[in-house]
Amino acid sequence: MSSKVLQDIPRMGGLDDSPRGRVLRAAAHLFATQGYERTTVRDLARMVGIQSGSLFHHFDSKLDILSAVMEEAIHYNHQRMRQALVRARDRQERLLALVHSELEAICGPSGEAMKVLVYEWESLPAPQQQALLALRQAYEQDWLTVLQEMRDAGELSYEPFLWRRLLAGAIAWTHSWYHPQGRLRLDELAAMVVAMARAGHAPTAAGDQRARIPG
Amino acid sequence: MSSKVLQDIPRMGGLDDSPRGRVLRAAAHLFATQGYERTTVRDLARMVGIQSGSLFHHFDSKLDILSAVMEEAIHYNHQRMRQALVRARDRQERLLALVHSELEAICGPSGEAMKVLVYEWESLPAPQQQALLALRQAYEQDWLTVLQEMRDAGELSYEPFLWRRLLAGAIAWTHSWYHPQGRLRLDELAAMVVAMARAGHAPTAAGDQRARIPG
Amino acid sequence: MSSKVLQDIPRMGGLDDSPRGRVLRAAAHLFATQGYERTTVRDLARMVGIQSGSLFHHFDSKLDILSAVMEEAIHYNHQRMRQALVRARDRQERLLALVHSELEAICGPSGEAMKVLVYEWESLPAPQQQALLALRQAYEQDWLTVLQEMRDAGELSYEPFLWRRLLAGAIAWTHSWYHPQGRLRLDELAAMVVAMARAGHAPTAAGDQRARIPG
Amino acid sequence: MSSKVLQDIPRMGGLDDSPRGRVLRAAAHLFATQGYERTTVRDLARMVGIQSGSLFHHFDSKLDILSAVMEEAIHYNHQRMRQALVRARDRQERLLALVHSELEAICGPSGEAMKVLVYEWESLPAPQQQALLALRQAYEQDWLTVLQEMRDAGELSYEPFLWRRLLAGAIAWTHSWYHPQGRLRLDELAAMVVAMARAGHAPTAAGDQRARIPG
DNA sequence: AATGAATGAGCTTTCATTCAT
DNA sequence: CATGAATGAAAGCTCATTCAT
Repeated sequence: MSSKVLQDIPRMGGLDDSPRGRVLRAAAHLFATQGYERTTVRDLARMVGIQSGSLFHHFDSKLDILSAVMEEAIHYNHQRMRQALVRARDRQERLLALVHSELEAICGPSGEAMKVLVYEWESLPAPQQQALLALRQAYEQDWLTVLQEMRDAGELSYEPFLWRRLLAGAIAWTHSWYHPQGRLRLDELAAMVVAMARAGHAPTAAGDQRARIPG
Repeated sequence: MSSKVLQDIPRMGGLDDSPRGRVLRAAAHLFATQGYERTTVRDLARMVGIQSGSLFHHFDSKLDILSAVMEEAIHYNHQRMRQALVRARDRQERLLALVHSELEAICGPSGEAMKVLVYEWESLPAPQQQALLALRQAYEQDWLTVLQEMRDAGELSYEPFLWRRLLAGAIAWTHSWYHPQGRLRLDELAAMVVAMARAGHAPTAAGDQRARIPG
Repeated sequence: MSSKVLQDIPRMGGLDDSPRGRVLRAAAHLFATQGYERTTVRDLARMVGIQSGSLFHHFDSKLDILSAVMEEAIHYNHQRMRQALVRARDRQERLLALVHSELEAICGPSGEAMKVLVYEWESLPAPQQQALLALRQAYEQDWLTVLQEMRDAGELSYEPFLWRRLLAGAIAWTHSWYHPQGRLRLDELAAMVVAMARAGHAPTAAGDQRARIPG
Repeated sequence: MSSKVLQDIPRMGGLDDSPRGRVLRAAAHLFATQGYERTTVRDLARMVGIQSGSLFHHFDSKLDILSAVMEEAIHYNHQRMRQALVRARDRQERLLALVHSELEAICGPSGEAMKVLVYEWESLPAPQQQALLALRQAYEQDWLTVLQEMRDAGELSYEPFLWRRLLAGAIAWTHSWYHPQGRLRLDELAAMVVAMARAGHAPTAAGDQRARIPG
């Protein structure tokens, strides 16, 4: 189906040229472009350059591969986000660090793995979901901490949790339209999202409108 | 698997109790909760209360059912959005109308069909995608018109197309966390999104930060 | 592998020409001659004259087919044995009825199914074993009743349960050497087994030998 | 699956602690409890404490291991039987020696290997069967010699070959119900079988019954 | 229209065996 | 001798679709 070869796939940090790393890179690509269910283990093996039976020396099952792709995506990007956070010197920089890290996660080399994380979440059986949820929540906690700082400083009138969900959607959705090689640079995109994030301090105007919802 | 019965599924307007309507409602529910690939035509037939072979008297193929679910979702919600738009009297009300309509599309009775539209888009072969794209673009055009009005009025410094994409993501993502029976009312959520939408008039501050992206 | 066709396989009573009956007859033959594990569902389907996928309209799994073969074997033969028992007028005739019925079960048309019952018992998962064990025990009870009668009449000095096990082995083993078309008639064979069965009244001689076991 | 370790498996004489002996002991146990087909070479290697690839330094194939288990079973038990035979001083003692030896073969340390010999015989391809058949026939000849002596002495009215088959079945079947630690001692069991064996001198009574087979 | 048995291609997974190290 | 990654054929099973009734 896809005629892409493994060499062309962006190499998310941490995935080396070991068989395991090669499988995970190919899986992220195929699961993201064709979906988990429509990707056969033969597709995957062909892209890696091995026989389908050999996949099962490295992973217990196809689901195990999916789970590993997701775990790598979270680990890698949480680590990168933390590094960016510690470099930031004030609230404003921390917000930008979060936004920029997450955009890079989605639009950069780990983008396909992140798409898999979002789109194939329900392909995972509940037990594996639980294991990954712990990692996802640790990641989200770093966001909530910064938004809570903003709230404490009077820069955010809404619940940090709710505000984060809206921002998460805006950022996640970029996978469907943002092209790294296009005219819009990633830092410009980050600036737009930061502008959105900083718009949470005017609840009164919104409140006024409540009475006027048409329909 | 799912013990839900067809009666419990919210009835998106336009889908009557004809066999066709019953199939589409069941399909929206099953495709949204289990995914298109993991839903078998037997699952679908069982929920409708017929035999699997009988589905093919109403639809040519399983893909045809998917396509119809998506088309209904777009049609129904575009129609509702237009009705809200004509009731709105000024720019501000039109923006609210768009936001509120789209939130209702995603969090209301058509929510499952909308989730299918987003999550199973790549399950559609290119030809059917093309047919639906025309409908989606007509829908998007109404958004772009209002955002362009804002831009013309100096209320938006960014490209309407880009700004719309960010808002679309924020709104679409609500399917994963907003509960209609929760404490947050839909009009309050709409107010938050409108606040985001109106934050596009301050590019300078964001521009300042460009030089300071960490990493 | 086997070039036998379904028509050549003896038709155990109760298995008609329905798809289910045809599958069970073919399965009894293949499982008995090749073993359960070495028989593929494709082998089975080929002998029945259908596609392998079609097997699964009639049975949930290959194990389900094995289980059904065994259950038919027990049911059919228990029924035949009961009919023979009620025709018998005294103890001696009852013993002969049991022996002759069981020999017919093993050397007659149900012989292959009986061989499967013995040889593939451990292929069944414990839950299905339990279900069949209830049937087997009802069958064994009829044997024990007659042997207990003999014991009460002073014709058997050993525990009926133990004596039955020895006789069961002698009878079951005939599947490996008795040929219905050979010189030995089944009633002659039955007479030999009955002679064995009636040899249980001389424990003293055996007791004498106990002290003289060599080695 | 099985948590038994190699040390717990009874050590049939002749199988030392060489790699070959260890493999054969583990194989007898696994083939007897799980069946040949359901036992993987990995199962076997794990129990022996080596890697699966290493098995093939000692045996050409999995079938070769099966064949060796069977050959050891016959050799070992034929040898033991011969030793018991030479110690026996008359016809009656020789019969007891045969019965007792065979019961020990089946209920003693070589029991699992004997079960494999019976239950997995059809797993062997014809050529290997032929090789083993020569050994089995030599073993059987010793039985037939003693039974022929009995016949010559007027103690057996039936064909020795047929009588032996019935006795063989009674003895072989003990593997399924006799527990060495139970209340029944092996010499008591042997006495019961000898009683059966000596019941072959009264064909007239059995002959009388021939006319009365019900059904 | 509705049925439901049948199809047959295709799926994930298993596993004895090989072989470079 | 031992390892263990790799092979590749074959296994049981699934499922959208067809079609005679």
